[in-house]
Amino acid sequence: MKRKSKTEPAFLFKTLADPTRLRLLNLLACGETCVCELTGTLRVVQPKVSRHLAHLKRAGLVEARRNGKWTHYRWAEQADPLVRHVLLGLRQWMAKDNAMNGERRRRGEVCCRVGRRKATFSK
Amino acid sequence: MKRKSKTEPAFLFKTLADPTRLRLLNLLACGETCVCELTGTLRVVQPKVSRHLAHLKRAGLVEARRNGKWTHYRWAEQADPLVRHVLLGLRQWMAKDNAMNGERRRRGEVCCRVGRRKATFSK
DNA sequence: GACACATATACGGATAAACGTATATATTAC
DNA sequence: GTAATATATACGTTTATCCGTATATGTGTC
Repeated sequence: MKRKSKTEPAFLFKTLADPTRLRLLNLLACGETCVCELTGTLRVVQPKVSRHLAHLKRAGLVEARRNGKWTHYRWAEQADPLVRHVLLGLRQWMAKDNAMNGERRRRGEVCCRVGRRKATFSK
Repeated sequence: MKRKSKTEPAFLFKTLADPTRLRLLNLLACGETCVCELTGTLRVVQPKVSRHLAHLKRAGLVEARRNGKWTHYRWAEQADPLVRHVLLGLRQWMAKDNAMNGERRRRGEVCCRVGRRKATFSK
């Protein structure tokens, strides 16, 4: 009985082997973010963002929370030591990388954050 | 001028995203090893081993040394902090993983190590 | 109900990865 | 030189990944 499980490191690394997914993780590293903000900040088409978010979610790296029309994604807590270790290293690298920091700065001027009343956030 | 360089994390992770390459790194973690020993231990065809070793070498994760008919591979020293960090985590995971330890134990009964005089090692 | 908006998924095509087999290269022994 | 061995590469095929576009789903508003 062979197991090709998600706990295999190769699977983790495959998930991290895409620049767009790393950019998403970088933005999410600052806190929970909705899809439209991610899409606006990365300047890529929305289906692409959703697809990569779904991939990250399947791999257990992020979690989603629905709030009205919006879905907010965030980093998931990790139990596995290797995953924790790798993600920690990644987080530290992101904090220093120029391109990643640039994208963090660009955020927050888009979508559901601007031109809306606070009351728009339901529940 | 866009750089798709080897220093990008996505490239590192892509290299690590293959089970065979992880198995090779696992065996090499115990020290320098020749291709025939790797081939015999992993029980995969030799071209497959050579191809993956070439990939690891291109990514800068291993180095090769020729000794007579044999080529010996070993882990390369790493300058980049992220690479060092990830490989350290991987090394620790390998030291604990059952399958990886099993393969480490299986080695050493193959190829240029057995049925040969010491003198066969040239230079 | 109809409509607008946010997000997810389905589909088809392009590109890249990994594979097995065959072959080339390099080294040593004779 | 030939033969044998160790390793690397080339070739064609299969499989996986990524993409853009189109469409479906879910939610709030009227």
